[in-house]
Amino acid sequence: MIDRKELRVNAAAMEQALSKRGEKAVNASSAWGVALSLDEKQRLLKTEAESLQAERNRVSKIIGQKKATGEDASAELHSMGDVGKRAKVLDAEAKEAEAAFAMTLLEIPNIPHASVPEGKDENDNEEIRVWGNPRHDEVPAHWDIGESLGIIDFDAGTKLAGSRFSVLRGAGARLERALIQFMLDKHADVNGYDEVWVPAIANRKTMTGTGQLPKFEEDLYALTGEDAFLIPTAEVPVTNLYQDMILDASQLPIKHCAYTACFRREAGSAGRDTRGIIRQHQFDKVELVQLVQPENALTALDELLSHAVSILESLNLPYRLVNLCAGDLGFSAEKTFDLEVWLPSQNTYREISSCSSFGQFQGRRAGIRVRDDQGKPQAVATINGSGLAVGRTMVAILENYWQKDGSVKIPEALQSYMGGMTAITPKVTA
RNA sequence: GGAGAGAUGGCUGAGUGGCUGAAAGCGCACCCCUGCUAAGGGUGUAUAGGUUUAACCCUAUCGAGGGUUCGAAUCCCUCUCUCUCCGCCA
Repeated sequence: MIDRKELRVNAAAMEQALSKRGEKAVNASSAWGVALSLDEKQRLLKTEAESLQAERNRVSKIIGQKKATGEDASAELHSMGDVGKRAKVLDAEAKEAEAAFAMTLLEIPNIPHASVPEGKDENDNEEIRVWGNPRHDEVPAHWDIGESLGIIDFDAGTKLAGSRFSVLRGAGARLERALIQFMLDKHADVNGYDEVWVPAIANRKTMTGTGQLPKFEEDLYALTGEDAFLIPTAEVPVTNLYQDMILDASQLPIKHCAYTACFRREAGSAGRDTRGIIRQHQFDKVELVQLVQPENALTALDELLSHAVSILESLNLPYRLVNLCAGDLGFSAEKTFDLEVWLPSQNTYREISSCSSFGQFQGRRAGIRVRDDQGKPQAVATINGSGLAVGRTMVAILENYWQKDGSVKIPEALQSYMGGMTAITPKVTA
């Protein structure tokens, strides 16, 4: 959520910065476009309502005093007439206007940071570096590797739940678990994160705190009979751990890592990545979350990014680092780096981690604050990123570690997590 | 699932219609006192919004939402959550 005071005091500069996301972010029908007038209206009504309330309170106080001393208060009582009623009506109007304004505010995307490159879509993203030695020989797609090794069962997933679900078997299931464990250990023991385990269901308020709601409800799985949803990322519960709290400066930075399953309806991606496990309705992810002082946001983003990178490098997976342009930036992010892993079967890099700074955007929405030097509360900055998406990491391992004999080597760093296994080989059918 | 009790500031905890944004204690901050320490004394200590150069001031908030009333932390209704007992259960 953008700062409502900024909106009023600095509208022109804000609009300029916001327009980096594209004209549609600031045109007349955009949330931004209507916010200014709604704010004006809201404040006007509020001022009016408050002055009537003040009058009501003043006279009521006198009545109370007179009654206490046994004086006659009928003049005051009479003069009040329907003031109380009118005050309530005005207050209701003011509240309605405030709610409309607040709702609009919630639909305005974050303002891109000045360091975010200009651009319309993913084609304008800025490649920062590439790492590793991508292989360019013929490699089967991970779904073929997975099926021939008998470790990914797509039919079973479809039967049980529908399209975009799968079942992992044997070494595949073990590899999923090994990856989770490996990533968590690294982040908790080496990178300095406090591990947390959180619910996979979040209520509406929590979903609003991190920005999934109100705008993206159709991307979420909603529970029947409850105002709650399956989480699309651990970012939601982990960040909201501090919802409506005023933190002491000495508590920062707060760094958490968490493993959760993630659930996404993929409403807007029909037809994309329909084969394989790149885009599933349910997937595992180890997430990194930091809460920091606003002035430290970008430094923290660099640090968190290096932690995600450390997983890729210790698995020796070739990747490239991309700085997202303004047009490709997510709703809540002020700046995002994507890590893309090399997939030889597709001869391209595919996103495996997205590391973002949200500035104070989520802090304002979720009511997470920290006291500044003067002791005044201000919204914290939040940073998060995947470290990493587990399913996609498995895809990358299957393809990058695939051997001509059809087997897949286990990366050295994972072998101890796989009970000493050094390769997954096709099952010998009797 | 059944029965009952409860939700007040950073914490504990008073408060059943009026001067209570809220007693008291604890904690915290600053000051005083005191060879040091300990003990003691004093002052201050919620959040958001509006107005303002600032102070003052005004409004809202005692789990959430609605209602009664000139006036609600206090009365009524609905919801959420917590606790206790019983039942069930991985």
